[in-house]
Amino acid sequence: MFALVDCNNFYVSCERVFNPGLQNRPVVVLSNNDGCFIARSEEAKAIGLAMGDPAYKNRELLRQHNVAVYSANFPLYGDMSARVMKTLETLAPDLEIYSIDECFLDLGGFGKFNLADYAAATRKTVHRNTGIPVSIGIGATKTIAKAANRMAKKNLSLGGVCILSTAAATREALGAMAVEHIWGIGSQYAALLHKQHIHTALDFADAPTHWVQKHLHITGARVQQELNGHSCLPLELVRSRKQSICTSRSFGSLVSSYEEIGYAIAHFTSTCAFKLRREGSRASLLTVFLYTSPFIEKENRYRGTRTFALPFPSNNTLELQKAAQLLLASIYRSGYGYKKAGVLVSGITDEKGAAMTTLSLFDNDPLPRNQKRDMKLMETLDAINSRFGQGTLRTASDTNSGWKQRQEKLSPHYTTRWNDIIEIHA
DNA sequence: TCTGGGGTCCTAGGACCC
DNA sequence: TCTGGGGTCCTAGGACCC
Repeated sequence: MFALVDCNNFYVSCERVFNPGLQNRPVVVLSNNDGCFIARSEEAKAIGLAMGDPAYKNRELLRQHNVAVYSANFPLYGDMSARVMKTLETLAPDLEIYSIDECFLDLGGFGKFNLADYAAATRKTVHRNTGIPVSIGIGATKTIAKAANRMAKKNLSLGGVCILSTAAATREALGAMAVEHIWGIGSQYAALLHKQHIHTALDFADAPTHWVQKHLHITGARVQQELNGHSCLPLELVRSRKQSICTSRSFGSLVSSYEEIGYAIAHFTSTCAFKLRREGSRASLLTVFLYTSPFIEKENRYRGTRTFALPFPSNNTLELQKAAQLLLASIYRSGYGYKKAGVLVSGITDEKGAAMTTLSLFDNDPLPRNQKRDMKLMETLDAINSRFGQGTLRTASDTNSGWKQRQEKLSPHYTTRWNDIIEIHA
């Protein structure tokens, strides 16, 4: 058996922990740039504020219902997530942190325990330790646990816990669930399935396997197997090395100048390099991209993207920034107002393995010596920024001057920034 | 009349997840 | 005026290798 523990309206719940006045009030959290709704309290959902909808289209509703609006505060949510996961680690032998607000638990050895008591105790402990309310779904596979979790959230009489312990109970639950709510079935597949008169999760579980395999491919076939109680998705106990790392932002207002975009690209590159070092990884491919808004007329749109293969895998900020500026120069077109840019690193290898890379026959640089020196430099950079804050020490090109984002309703960094805490008490 | 078999790498795009 | 950010896996086609 697997359990899925999912934090309720997670970002909203984080804001409520530090601001109890937000209880029983509609609350929303906005995406970066204060763009779209990415979390909504139950009260906000009831008003009709939809996930992913832009805030500016809902200005009147927000005002009418006196909705509390927050800019995304990811340092706060990340820290609260770590606290929830730390608590769960004390309650289950094996777990997989699936996302910032979800965690799968392996209940394989829980045969003699009463799962309902265990789940209720888990909810209580997480809430006591962190202030975050969670829902728990339990089933024979991860996909069934996901479905159970959805039921626990939708059906208030269940008290936040839903356990599908038998095949009969599972089939009954799946019969009441629309096919588009299955984990792994998105809007495109849902439309295809409805056309085939497959409307419920149970219809999908019972659909001909060869048809599913043909139209939804191997991933869809696995989902079907999982719904029928055959576990295909094991718990991933060790987090695997990321295969790509992306840093990108939309700009608060349009940016046209090459210089300004260069600053942004330098900043994104330095963030990517930092993330690589934090993971103990190096990248061999670097991609830079630059977009105009997708919401303007087609004739005025431009999307530039280009990839560079580095001579050696690298996580060095200076090396990556040099390559990124070359790429930017080749994709930048003057005369456009750019809305978004980003940097993506891929072709990722282990830092230690990469250090043993075959040397180039043509490169005059004595690589091993420079690499040692550069690694020391990056270590020092990270140590200073870790102590005094990210961005304290940076390259001159990384100035973050004109492309700032909008963040007008930001709550304090209650758990990660001393100055914010001092200000609250002042 | 008749024209193999087995690979890799790269790019692009489509689907999904949170 | 205003529309997020960061990932994964899979498929398919083209170019290339022997």
